[in-house]
Amino acid sequence: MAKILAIKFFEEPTLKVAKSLLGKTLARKSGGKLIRGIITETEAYVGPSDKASHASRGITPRTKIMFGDCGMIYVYLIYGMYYCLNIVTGKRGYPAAVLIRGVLSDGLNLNGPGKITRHFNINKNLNSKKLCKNSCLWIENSAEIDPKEIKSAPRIGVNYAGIWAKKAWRFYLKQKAAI
DNA sequence: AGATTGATCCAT
DNA sequence: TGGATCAATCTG
Repeated sequence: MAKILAIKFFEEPTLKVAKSLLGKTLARKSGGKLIRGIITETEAYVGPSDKASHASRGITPRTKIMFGDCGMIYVYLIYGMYYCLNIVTGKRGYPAAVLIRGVLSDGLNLNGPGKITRHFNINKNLNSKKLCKNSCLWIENSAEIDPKEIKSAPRIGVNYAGIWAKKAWRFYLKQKAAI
């Protein structure tokens, strides 16, 4: 029986959470169906001065969720077309989140945030909800990942962020992620 | 390589 | 109130 990750899991430092999430099972109940997938790629957005993070501009109606409690779901629309799924990490008042960027589900390699949210039926209704069964979106513990399987790379699409663009805060599984 | 799309933020 | 910006994806 798979075990649901405790909220405590997301209290850890964001970079650690981003790595730990690899190999875990993302579960979604939607329309009476249960969808599951293995997380293969994540990105970390850490702290108030991370220029690549929405939170670098301070608290706004959109970003305040990142300043809130860990284990919250942060969903936002990007380029007017695609939703991105993030999990808030760290302590209340410290803006940080992990972007879920790659998932293996139903034999599909969902290598992009927009593909994941489409396949999992994730939309803004889930924004600011807690990661748990009640919200119909949660993460289960599954096989431990050998740290040697984890690769890191610069984050995607943040060239504008200066020195922050160079941080290797994207993590993915060597075998499974095929980008 | 280009088009698409709309919420959000900041400067007026 | 308006314009610039954006953590993406698809098509050809």
